[in-house]
Amino acid sequence: MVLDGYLLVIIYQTASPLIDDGDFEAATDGGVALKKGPWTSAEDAILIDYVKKHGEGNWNAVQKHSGLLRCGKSCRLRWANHLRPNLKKGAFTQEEEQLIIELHAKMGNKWARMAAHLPGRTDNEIKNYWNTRIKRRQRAGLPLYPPEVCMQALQESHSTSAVNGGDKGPHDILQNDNYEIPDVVFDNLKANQNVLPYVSDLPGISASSMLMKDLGSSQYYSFMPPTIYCQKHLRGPTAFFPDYTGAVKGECPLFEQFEDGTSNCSNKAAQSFGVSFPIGPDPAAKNSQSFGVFQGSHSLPNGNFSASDPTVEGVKFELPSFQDPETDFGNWATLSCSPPLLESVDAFIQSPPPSSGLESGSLSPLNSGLLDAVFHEAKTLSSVKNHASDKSSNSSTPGDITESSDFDICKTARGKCAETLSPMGRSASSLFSECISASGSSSDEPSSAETFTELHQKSEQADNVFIPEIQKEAPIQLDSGHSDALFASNWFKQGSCYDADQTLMTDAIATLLGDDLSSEYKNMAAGASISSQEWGLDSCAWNNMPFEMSELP
DNA sequence: AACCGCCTCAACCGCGGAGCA
DNA sequence: TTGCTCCGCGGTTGAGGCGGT
Repeated sequence: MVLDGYLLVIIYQTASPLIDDGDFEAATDGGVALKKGPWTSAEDAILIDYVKKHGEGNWNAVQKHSGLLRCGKSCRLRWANHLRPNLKKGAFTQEEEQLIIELHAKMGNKWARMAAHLPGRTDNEIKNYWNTRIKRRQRAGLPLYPPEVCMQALQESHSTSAVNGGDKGPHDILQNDNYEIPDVVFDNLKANQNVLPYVSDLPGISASSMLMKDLGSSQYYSFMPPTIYCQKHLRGPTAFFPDYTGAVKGECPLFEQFEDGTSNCSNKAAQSFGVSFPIGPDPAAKNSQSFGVFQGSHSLPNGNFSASDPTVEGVKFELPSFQDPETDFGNWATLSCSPPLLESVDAFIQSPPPSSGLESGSLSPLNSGLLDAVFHEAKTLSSVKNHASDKSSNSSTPGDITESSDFDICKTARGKCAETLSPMGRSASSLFSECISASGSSSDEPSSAETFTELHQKSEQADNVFIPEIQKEAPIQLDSGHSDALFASNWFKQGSCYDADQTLMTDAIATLLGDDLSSEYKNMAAGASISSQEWGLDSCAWNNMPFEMSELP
């Protein structure tokens, strides 16, 4: 029997499929030139034969024992993806697609684990499918996840927020050494559900972040670095933002967060759904409010900010760009305390800034996202420009837009770092500009005038998996083309403090815009009577601004 | 028919974890 | 503890196919 295998080797080697039609790697393995490129049927036969005889594993021995001029990795890959029995070929079924979506929402880019839930499918298949799907949907400006999922999650998030009433804010978390994670049960994972019933239960998947991704595929936010570290570092009372480069590893799937560095319990839970895993010992902390500010902060990688998310115009959004020295985000990472904007944006949406004892001057826009960053910078500029000392006193009053008690734990945590750092380590306006630029460069993006409903209709056409319930659930018109608008929209809608400090903000923005535009902006703001409600309901006045955001100084 | 752009798929690469000496 | 090897995973790339112009 052994002869068969070697006979094959002899035959194939003489017949040349192993050496003739392939590109040989310059590098050799033990002096043997290894072939690269597509596998031939002859090579397949050898590999199959070898595995039949010796079983899987020990792939590096394949080349030695069978004469197959392939490295062990290549053999393993070939076997796993093409040769092993029970592989299911062909297109994914609707059930499989749905399951992939759900699994991805839950796991992020954990293809291998997802594959474990899809018998006969390989991680590579799933990965390819997902990446293709993302590209397709993003190109079409469609949501990554079904709108129902996002809206339901958003609604549930809001209701949760309302119920909890902010009694237990982030400060509680700050003061608590034990970062509690609510029970998450995945028993009810059903392949054919149109929504993800567990979404609201997932601390790693925030409604708002999903919504953001949902809306216009949020090119705006895509450029932002993932925020997994936030949750990761929550475990330690002193390590909220210790080291980005170390913390960000490109893994933000919900469970990954729990897995990394935590209990075996969570680890097992992550690998086996249907397991309820109270991670923290304190049941009282198992309320979503405890996660309030974090709900979005680490959710993005869960598909919302998937590592597989396509890039926008050459900007690497996918994974922690911290590793990309060419991007400014890498610089962010090197700034010891530079927080990702995204989490803050999300936190903003989830938990509009109520009030706190934080001085506006010390408040770092690092924490609160683009708009906040702009406001911060604008305020600074405005303050300098006008020498208005009373601004600071105003800003220290409760309700000030720039103040926050429980809306952003990160702010508190980062306080000391923020003091010495320029907000975000770069100009907020430049961020804005960049952001808009990136988004605007996408010709495939829906126009800003496009409503979310329209988008959804597109979604229907492009992806029949999704059911158009959004119109009933989301009477609010959301500008999918401008996630910043969405951001602002939600922010205001959720009772932010715009009204409380409208003048200040107007001045701030006007300052940011410069003399040429400030008057125009002010007129617009005044003339249009931009109340918080209107801003919220009308997709925010960003869209109505008589200038391109990229024109911001 | 030629070109172009997009999509799909297979395969490679780099990294990191596990196991072991 | 360190270094090595093996293995698996996730990201990326490139070839080929397909459809539109």
